[in-house]
This record gives sequence, structure tokens and C-alpha cells, in this order.
Amino acid sequence: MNLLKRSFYNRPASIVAREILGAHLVRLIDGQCLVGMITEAEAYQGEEDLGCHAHYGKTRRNAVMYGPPGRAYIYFTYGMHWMLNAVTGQDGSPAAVLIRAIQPLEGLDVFEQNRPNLAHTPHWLDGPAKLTQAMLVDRRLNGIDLCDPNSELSITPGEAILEENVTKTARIGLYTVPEPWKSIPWRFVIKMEKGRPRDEIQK
DNA sequence: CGGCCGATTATCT
DNA sequence: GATAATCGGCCGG
Repeated sequence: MNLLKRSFYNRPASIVAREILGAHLVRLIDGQCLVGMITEAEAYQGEEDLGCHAHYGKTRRNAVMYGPPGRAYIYFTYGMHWMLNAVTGQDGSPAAVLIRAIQPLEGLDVFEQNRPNLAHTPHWLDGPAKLTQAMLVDRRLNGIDLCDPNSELSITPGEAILEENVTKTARIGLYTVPEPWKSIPWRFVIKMEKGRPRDEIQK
């Protein structure tokens, strides 16, 4: 399988968050292949970024972010939700990209079973906790290598998205984070029409 | 559609 | 002991 290489992830998080749009998130489970196109992502870059979990320094939770790029950093929040990130930047420098939304492509029956709410509507898998529920992503996959074709979770190149079809905004949910981190435009979203990307999204 | 609010618990100070 | 990279339900427009 043709996967995004480690060199893809070994760049600043804001670059990876933009470039990962259109890529295909692939989940292998019970002999099935679940696929979704990444349509929204956010960058979290370094201990100086007060919106990033690494701003406390290294802890047990965020340790994976301090490791090599191309691994999954998965954490639990709000007492009930799992969030999926791809670790970015060089080994030792903590940074990651939060995968916030996917467009379902393969395994729709499984997605529907795991995530019946809003199934087959434009808002089906457009949230970071929605997609982890649909793809059965939780703590067990924390630290998994996204660049290994044998992994239960990986990412393929998918489609390249034109700049004119990308919206940039401040990151979501950083209520108590001070400026400038609260407003820095490190959220990247594919422009959607009626719940689908525009027809001409490829470069 | 947009805003407010409660749920629920691992993780951190 | 407080907080949280969210979600869904309920309300008003």
C-alpha cells in the first residue's frame, strides 16, 4: 500500500495540517478496511504553543508527541471522547496534527453501526470524536506507526486539494488559551457543498 | 442555524 | 480539586 512517508510528517505541524487534507485515513479491523478522506485538521506546535498539550512539558499523556513523526497520538478528553492526532516534526520536538473530520469513503455499513447518529447526512463524521467512534480508535492505538503498512491505522496520499478550496481559521475549543495562540489560523478545512467537497478539488 | 448547557472521567497542578 | 483539542439536546429566531 502507498502510504504517506515519515518525511511527510517531519515538517512543521501547520504545513502538515494543510497538506494532509484530502489524504485517506485507513483503519484495518477484523479483516475489514474502513476509509475516510480527511477534510479538517489542526496544528499543535511545540511547548511554546499554549494551546498544545506539550505546553506543560513532557507528561505520560503527551509522551508520544515527543517521539518520532508519523505515529498516532491518541488522548482522552471531556470524560468520554478520544482524539486522533498524527505526530509531526523531528524526534524530540513535540508537535501534532489533530484529525477533526473525514468524508466517509469505504466501510459505510460499519460506520453506520458504530456511529448511527446523523448517518449519511452532511454532519455524519465531521467532528474529532465522531470519527474516532466510527473507526473504533481509542487508547489501544496510541503510539501506533502510521507509516507501517501492517498497522491497523495508516494514511495514504489520497487527493491533493487546491488552495482555493481550503479555509483557514482559528483552532476550535481553546476557550481558556491566551492570545496569540487562541486565534492563530492553524485550522484547515476543505470547503464543502451539501456535505461533499466541490467537484474540482484536485491540483 | 446559532448559542447555551449538562454529561462524564483521565489527567494534570 | 479543576479542567478539558466534544457532543447532543433544547431553546429562540
